[in-house]
Amino acid sequence: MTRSTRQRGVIARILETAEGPLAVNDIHLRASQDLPRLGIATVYRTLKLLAEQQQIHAVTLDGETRYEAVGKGHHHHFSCNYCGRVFTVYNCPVQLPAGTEYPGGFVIEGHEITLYGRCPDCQKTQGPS
Amino acid sequence: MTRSTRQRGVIARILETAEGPLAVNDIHLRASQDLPRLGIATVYRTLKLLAEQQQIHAVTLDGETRYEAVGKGHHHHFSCNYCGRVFTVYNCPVQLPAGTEYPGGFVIEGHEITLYGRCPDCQKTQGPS
DNA sequence: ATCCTTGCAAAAGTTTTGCATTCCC
DNA sequence: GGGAATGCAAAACTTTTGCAAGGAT
Repeated sequence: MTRSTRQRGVIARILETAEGPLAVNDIHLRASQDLPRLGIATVYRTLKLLAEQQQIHAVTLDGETRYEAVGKGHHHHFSCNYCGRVFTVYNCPVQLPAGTEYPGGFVIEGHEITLYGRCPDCQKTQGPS
Repeated sequence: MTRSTRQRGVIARILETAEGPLAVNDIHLRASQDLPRLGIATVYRTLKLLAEQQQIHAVTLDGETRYEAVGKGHHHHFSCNYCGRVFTVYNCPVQLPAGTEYPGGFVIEGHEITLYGRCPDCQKTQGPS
């Protein structure tokens, strides 16, 4: 830690406690409650810095860049088709160790999965689509 | 088909014959070989139109929006960590029928998988990283 | 006092829109 | 000739950068 790290801490904590990756606007909105004068440029700069430090990383989902804290272990994302929120889920439905060779000669080093569907909240509040 | 559909046809064919989803710049570049005066606005307009007609759809991958033809059946994407190209692959490593309930109460309606690794070309041309 | 960080505003990049012209029928 | 599609340029947005002001030591 170099020095004054107020916004860095606020933003890092927001991402650590979020239910899933957050969009920049959302981060700005949430952080503004603690830091009312916070500018969007600082949000971008802080996110870039945290990403370089490997504390967070970007995921692109449904055309939007979102950020999440690292250190959550292997996980995937669930995007609710009804409310648009994205959640982190820990069950992994595949067995694809690095080195696995896929038909066609593609050698696998990693994978990302996004699940789509209805989140628990939207099951309570809405009937079937 | 309403009428003059030159660029529409060119762009649709590019996407149908591509090895995977293409970025807008790439589509513009490829289409320009047939249509030298083609403007980027027309590319965006055409992509939007084709997407509304359900002939193509957008996928976001590694922070970039790409487009692919529909009608390729269930498939996933392989993104090469070495050359950056994205390929369509047809093996699906999961069994997740719609209605499956994930731990936490997430009801699944669909899924998207992106595999990362080394593509066949990059295995020929480069040694291990 | 000095160095680093911030907010603001301008700039750069990407996607969309307005409009006059061109293209087809 | 008339309606639709196109290219260009401007407008909207999103993200980055420059810079003067503010904060911390």
